[in-house]
Amino acid sequence: MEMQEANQRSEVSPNQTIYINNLNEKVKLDELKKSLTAVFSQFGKILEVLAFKTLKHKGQAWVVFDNSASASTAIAKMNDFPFYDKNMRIQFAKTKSDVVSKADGRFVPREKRKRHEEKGGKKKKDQHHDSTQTGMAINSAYVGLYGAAPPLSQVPYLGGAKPNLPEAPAPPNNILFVQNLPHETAPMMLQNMFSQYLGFKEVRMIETKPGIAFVEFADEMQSTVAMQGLQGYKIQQNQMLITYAKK
DNA sequence: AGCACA
Repeated sequence: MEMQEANQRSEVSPNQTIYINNLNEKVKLDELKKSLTAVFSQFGKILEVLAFKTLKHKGQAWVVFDNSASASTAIAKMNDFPFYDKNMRIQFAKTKSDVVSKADGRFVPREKRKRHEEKGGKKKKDQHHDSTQTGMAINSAYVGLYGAAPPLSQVPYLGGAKPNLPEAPAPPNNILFVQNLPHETAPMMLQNMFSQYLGFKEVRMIETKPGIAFVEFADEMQSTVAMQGLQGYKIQQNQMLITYAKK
């Protein structure tokens, strides 16, 4: 048969880690990881988020889920999604993540399979560029993220006029925060979309802040279902970005 | 553009 070369061109076999590139390189690592966690935790439990600032790895990140179905859904829903003014490109990662191998019991220390990082001479590189403790199996990724770093204090993030992201993940909430709406979006339109989900209570918009809305549900299970159903939904040119509102 | 495990 000759149908076996179809899916091995630039494709990688499905697995529980997604590889993201075309990320905005101006965003600081710590914030980037938090925002990725905020956006991707709706697809399932996240074991780890990795990003590096070296030349070879800027603008890229790995998000490790605890199962590959979550990773598939994340790719389907979020590939090409606008994030810090650039569209994320998402694929399955090429190789298995260490956290996963460790859980498997198949982890082989890095020095064994590859030795890089040992060029002669001692270069003094910063050996702890804020990799927030996203290490262990966090039941909710934001716990580790929040626990580590003090709540910001640094400038927003881009000089731009249209923030389209929270600076940190919010825990599940019955109230949703909707961003990236066309400025002329009417509350009624959102109500029509969200009221098809069980538990819908109301839509709130603020005239002085166009482009965003708060949508309240009776409980967070119900708000989560609506979020998953409508995430990335396109209104005219804009893809809605839905996260949990901050408490 | 660039697939790692700080």
